[in-house]
Amino acid sequence: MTKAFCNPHRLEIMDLLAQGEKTVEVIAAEISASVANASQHLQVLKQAHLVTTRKQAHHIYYDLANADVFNTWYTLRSLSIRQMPQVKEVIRDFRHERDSLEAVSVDELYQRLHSDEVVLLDVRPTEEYQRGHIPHAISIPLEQWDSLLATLPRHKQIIAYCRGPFCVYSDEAVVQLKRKGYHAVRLEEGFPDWKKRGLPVAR
Amino acid sequence: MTKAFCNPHRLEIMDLLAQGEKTVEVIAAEISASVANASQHLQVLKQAHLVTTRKQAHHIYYDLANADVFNTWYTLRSLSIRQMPQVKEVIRDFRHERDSLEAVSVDELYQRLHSDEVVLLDVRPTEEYQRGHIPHAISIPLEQWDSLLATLPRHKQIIAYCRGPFCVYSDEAVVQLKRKGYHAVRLEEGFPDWKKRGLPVAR
DNA sequence: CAATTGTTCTATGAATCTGTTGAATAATTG
DNA sequence: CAATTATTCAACAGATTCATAGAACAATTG
Repeated sequence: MTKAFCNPHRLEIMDLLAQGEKTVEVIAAEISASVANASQHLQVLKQAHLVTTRKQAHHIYYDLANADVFNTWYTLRSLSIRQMPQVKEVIRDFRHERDSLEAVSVDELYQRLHSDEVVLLDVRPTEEYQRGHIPHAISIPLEQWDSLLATLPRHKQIIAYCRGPFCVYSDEAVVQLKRKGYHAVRLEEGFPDWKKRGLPVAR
Repeated sequence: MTKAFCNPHRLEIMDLLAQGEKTVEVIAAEISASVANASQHLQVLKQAHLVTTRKQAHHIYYDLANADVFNTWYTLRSLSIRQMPQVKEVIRDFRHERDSLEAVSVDELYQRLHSDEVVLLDVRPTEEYQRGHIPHAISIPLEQWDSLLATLPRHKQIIAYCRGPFCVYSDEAVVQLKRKGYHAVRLEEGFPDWKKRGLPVAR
């Protein structure tokens, strides 16, 4: 079973499926691999009982098998962040390069969630937002940034979140917002982390 | 980091180190590998920051890096037992083959620990017993079975425990005890599992 | 029922991982 | 300071894993 966890693409797939079920085609596109290749990796995960499939019309939806699998993957990811200096460095260097060093933790966000001084942005694809999001978050998917970013209130702090610590959507959002003069920061973790803590989820 | 978890020998090493630090030589013997081979695997684990080393006189002691690593390894092992039908089957078949189907859980043991009707045996090597054991347990290491098993009270139930669900020491103890007419069962899990639950540990 | 679409399979060569062997390296002990 | 001991290194061959390309398959839709 550990062998199934042993490949970068497969880890990326699990990270992705933590947002909800997806088809082979979508997964392949997200991890920048061919459909055949993505399919092969999914077969490995399936044989390790880490993912399940659901057929609907023309598509096969893959999803994490259950909450146990999610928690194990999460534990593994947390350990790598805490234990491996390299991982921390990569994240830090990437952020630094983009002038978006500041990051708010889930705890901080939870405290400020009901404050009127904060606007919370969900910058994941619409579909993932609809499947569940942090309460009061506004959905601003990638494709609509240009039109929607301008509509945000100037005087409030903006917090952007996305899939998790390894996802760059919110980093990119923060960079763009800062360029336009907003006071923006990213949420250090992502939606799955929020959900895992048992914090309220809106739909 | 997940690659370090990816090899049967290395998993066995982590299972072993969960009992406490050990030298390369001892580890090699326990996993039935050459010293050079064991050393190589330990290097992999070390580079993944999963184990640490301590030098003392002629020996180098390897140990799990910290409680986080232990917990992650434990989570991974638990998932495999719950998720993979093969793992459960192997355990069940092995026990069945040896007429030692019965097994007591940590919870059951905890409740019965103070009862006068139960004798608790730690069948791990003496050294591991000394490093920490379940309260009231008697140390009966492999080498001393022949002489010590006969000294046990006939009318009490005997519970044997060892390193964990994949360790066969307690299975063998149960078989031998049953042969001699005792009412013996094994603890389903092992000492690390007991410790992880935060239950009291004696020294 | 034929066409289309989405997914899986098969074969291939390149890359990586493993265990073995024997030598090299430390560091302690006599 | 030489001998011994414990551990690591280096080089090799065999096994496994990987991505690619193209064919095969299954199931829905027109």
